[in-house]
Amino acid sequence: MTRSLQSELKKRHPFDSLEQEATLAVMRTSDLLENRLARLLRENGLTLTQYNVLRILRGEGKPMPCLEVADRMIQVAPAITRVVDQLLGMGLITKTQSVHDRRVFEIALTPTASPLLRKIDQPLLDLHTNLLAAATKSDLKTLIRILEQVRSGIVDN
Amino acid sequence: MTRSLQSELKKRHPFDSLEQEATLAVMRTSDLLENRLARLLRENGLTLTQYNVLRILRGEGKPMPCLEVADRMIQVAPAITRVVDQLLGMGLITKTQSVHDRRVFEIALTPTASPLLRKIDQPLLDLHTNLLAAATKSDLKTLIRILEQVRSGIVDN
DNA sequence: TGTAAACAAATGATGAGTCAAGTACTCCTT
DNA sequence: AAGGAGTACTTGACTCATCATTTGTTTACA
Repeated sequence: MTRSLQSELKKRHPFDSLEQEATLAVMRTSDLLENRLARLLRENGLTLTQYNVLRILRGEGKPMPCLEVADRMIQVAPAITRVVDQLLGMGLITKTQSVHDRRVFEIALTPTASPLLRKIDQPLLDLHTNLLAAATKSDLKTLIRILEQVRSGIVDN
Repeated sequence: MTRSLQSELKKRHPFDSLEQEATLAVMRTSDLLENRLARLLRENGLTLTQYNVLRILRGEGKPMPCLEVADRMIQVAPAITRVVDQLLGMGLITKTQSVHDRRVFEIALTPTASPLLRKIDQPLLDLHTNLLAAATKSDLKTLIRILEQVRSGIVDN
């Protein structure tokens, strides 16, 4: 409330806690990485979200329910519906109603999608390598381990 | 092109490279963290971006040009203009044209902003602590170091 | 001096994500 | 065998971020 308290809060060290500094570091780095990836994908007519759906479908290798795809991304349901619509319009996926549960719609890659994905594979791999070139392999493993630990410690909803 | 090549690309290991795995880990973790922070801030009538501008201004302690604020975030210029407009509308900042360079508009916190920021400080600090509670202090330091190294290795634009 | 390049910020159009509500379907209960 | 709860999406309205372009203003240099 008072001016003295206000200036007291102004610290030489820019962060109030190690946790805050780490959070901001993760978010800043992520933004930077996302921008670069998005740029490369845009040159191939895809958004990051669209590509992620395709990547997940390829990884799975068989048709998947929409919401299961959403789960593997951070995406919420309505977003997936729209991405699926876009990819359908591009002819990159098919959507079929499941016979076992007619609430479920399964999506799968079309033959058109495969060459597109393969065309992107190498440049994307190169980009990934370049973006993280400043870190050693061992650091990357450490990074992955710590982040995994962090995520597992965050209870959902 | 052929079906055999396609299935050849399907690996048991879900990631093509350590770098890709690390990138995705950073992005997923960031999304998770952002969601939580955004939720807390929304309860206080702020978006993450708006709060970041206020935080940077408080950290600086004196008026700053818009673009300098943008630089400290990842934000691109047009985004800042709009956030500044929003914060102006809320009465949380002032904007004055610099007398030295009339292209420049400097923004600064109003007295209204300080109590709001202080009100948020403690819950936010607690949230940061909770979100990263699964990692040890030493891991957090390592995390910060590696991410900093990664960011410094990414040439801008 | 005058004119072009560079710069800070604003603007308009577009697109992606989020929330709230709605539809269609399944499963569970009694 | 209803009735109700829950699930898998869908849709519409809205907000926020981004791109491309434009408006002032300053600097550089010819």
